[in-house]
Amino acid sequence: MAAATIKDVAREAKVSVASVSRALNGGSGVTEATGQRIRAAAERLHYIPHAAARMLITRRTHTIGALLPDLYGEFFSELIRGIDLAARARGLHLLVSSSHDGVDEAAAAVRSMQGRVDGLLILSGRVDAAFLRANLPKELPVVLLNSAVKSPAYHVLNVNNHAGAVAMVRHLLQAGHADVALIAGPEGNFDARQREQGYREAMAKYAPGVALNIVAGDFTEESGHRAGRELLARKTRPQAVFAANDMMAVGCLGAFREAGVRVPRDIALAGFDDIPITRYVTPALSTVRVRIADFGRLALERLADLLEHPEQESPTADTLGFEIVERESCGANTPTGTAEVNAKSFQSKSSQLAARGGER
Amino acid sequence: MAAATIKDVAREAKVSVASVSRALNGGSGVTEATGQRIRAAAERLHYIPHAAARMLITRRTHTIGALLPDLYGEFFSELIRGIDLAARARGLHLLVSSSHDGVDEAAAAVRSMQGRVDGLLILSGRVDAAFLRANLPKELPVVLLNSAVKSPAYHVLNVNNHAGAVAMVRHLLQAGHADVALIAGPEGNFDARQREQGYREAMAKYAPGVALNIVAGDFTEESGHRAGRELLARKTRPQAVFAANDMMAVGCLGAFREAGVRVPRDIALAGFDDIPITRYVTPALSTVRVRIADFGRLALERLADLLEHPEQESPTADTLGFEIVERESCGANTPTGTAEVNAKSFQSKSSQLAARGGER
DNA sequence: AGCGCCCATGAAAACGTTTACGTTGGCGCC
DNA sequence: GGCGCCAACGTAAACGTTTTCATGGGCGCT
Repeated sequence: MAAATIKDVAREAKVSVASVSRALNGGSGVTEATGQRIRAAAERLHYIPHAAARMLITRRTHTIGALLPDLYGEFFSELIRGIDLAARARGLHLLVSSSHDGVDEAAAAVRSMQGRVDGLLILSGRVDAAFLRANLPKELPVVLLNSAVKSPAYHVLNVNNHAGAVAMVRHLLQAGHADVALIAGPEGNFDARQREQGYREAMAKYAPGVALNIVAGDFTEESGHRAGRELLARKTRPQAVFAANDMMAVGCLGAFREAGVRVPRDIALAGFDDIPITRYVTPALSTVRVRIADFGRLALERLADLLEHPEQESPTADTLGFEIVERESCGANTPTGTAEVNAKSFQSKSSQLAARGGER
Repeated sequence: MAAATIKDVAREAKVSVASVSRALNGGSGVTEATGQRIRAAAERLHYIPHAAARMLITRRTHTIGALLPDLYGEFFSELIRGIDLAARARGLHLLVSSSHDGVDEAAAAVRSMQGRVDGLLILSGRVDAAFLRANLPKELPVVLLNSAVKSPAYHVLNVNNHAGAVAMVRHLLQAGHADVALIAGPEGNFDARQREQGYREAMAKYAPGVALNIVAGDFTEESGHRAGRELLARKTRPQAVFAANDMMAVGCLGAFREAGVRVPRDIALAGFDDIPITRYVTPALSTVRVRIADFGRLALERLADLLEHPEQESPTADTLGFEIVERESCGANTPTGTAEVNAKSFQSKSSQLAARGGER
């Protein structure tokens, strides 16, 4: 028994296929009586419209594609979760394609999604404006996530790396740690660069006299470990260390422990991202929290808006809010009794939107 | 400029659409010369075949759907990663739909995927054989992940919960902990039930005289914490605790620490899953490792095989191998100097297959 | 040299929808 | 009572492919 088609329903309900289509979609143009007869027939035959046929004529797939780098861990899953939730809410399907680091891989992925999606969500440190122009039909709505692309032709949604870094560095300084060192992220990485920039500016502004102290890292735990040892080996040991992401902070923490350096008593430490592990290491890690699921949700919602109002809105570059999460490692004010966390929230315009949207 | 169609290419190359189709797909039935001319024309026009039209006539979408529960964290992302990697290798697209706990939600998701996918990967504690029969056309290839469904009509791929639990309990017993308590998982959960069963059998077999000691949990950290306190309150304190998953073990560890009970000196502790956090808590947690990405990859590969050889293979129920990961918390043989981990590997048939497949 | 066969190619049908356009019939209005 | 209009419904075209079938021509074989 092959799947029932619209013709079968039409025959069953003794009407034409056109009426079936009308009854099942718009609802207008058919009598209430025949409408019911048609719906009943469709139900009886377990009729499900053939998606491909509909796509072909409609030119809409009701699917959005998510193009992601080869991403591990919590960030990835939270992002997808946010996107998926929002997509479901809007009746959109989600076609994912992760696991590609290279530009050519990404290009192949983009091309193979051509025609299967109504719009694209792209998160990739590698793609730039030229890549997009070369590989995307310009009618295809696109939202770039955490992208360095500044072109007014594309919509961009970023984590507020810069402000987060500034806030954390300021927080460390205000907690009484006179000089703050940075464990930087990988060379070409967009997030890493912005966070470093934030560090530099915060130091310049809030600790004008103090020399910068930057050691290289690449966002891996191991590089954080190396960086920690390197910092201890320097002639003047910093009073606080700001790692450009949590995994490096964790690695650094390990190096400190091995060296017998106590955190936060001897040296303060903070990270960025608020991955779950930060809560479980000892001491618990202070960090900059980004609500990743909201990030995904917002991105999808912007894209969905684009689909509905094709060229109405002009491209926007928006950033997501963040919170400073104070745990033990930064040695600011460890609330002795409570295990509860202090979180200072920095809302940007879009994250207020996030909060509103999150109520449902 | 609308996207180029096969007709445009035909005109450009001065051949019929049929020849274009042949040249671009099979390659046979067309002269080398005309083939080149056609490919050149296609290149020039940036021709990309319209996916929907092709689906319509071919009845193949080259897409597989992944139906997942509302899943957080590492497990989810690793699973998707494995699936996605394997899908890319096979030239398949991946349509994901997570975030549904309820049966009706799942039913809606299944129905809306109808016709958009060639096959389905389903991971859900909730769906049973009846659900599948009711909501799936029986021609649609399906692979069930971690499912209790025993029906010979469906292919099933499971984590080896039972053997993993048996091995860990035996390991704890052999390490000299005479009685092992279990922190069980949620009531209806399939994995939880199998792990508990493994605990029971291992105790019966390797510690025949010892009374069982089971305390309830629900896979959350908080429930593990409660369970830990409950265990300490009992008249006879067990020598080792096996938590049915890592998050509960982490919670339990917290409870022990708060009570001043030292792990592993006063009491040994082990979990299940090998989530990343296990490495970062102190003491590091011994656990049962499951290679989740492999799990996803295997599932997809089985499904892909099903697509290619529709009814050739009869439904199989297979299980994935696991490893006992010995860290500090189980107090077996903490290798003093090395931070390296001892891992005993238990390969099942399918995970050997995994190893082979992983070489590429 | 003639016959037949095979291979390259083209014409057209088919896939299952949506939708523009015709065709009815009923009803109000003059 | 006839005319026109509108709502309900049907017919058919269109979407962009793949694939079957027909047609032609070139070439090998006797």
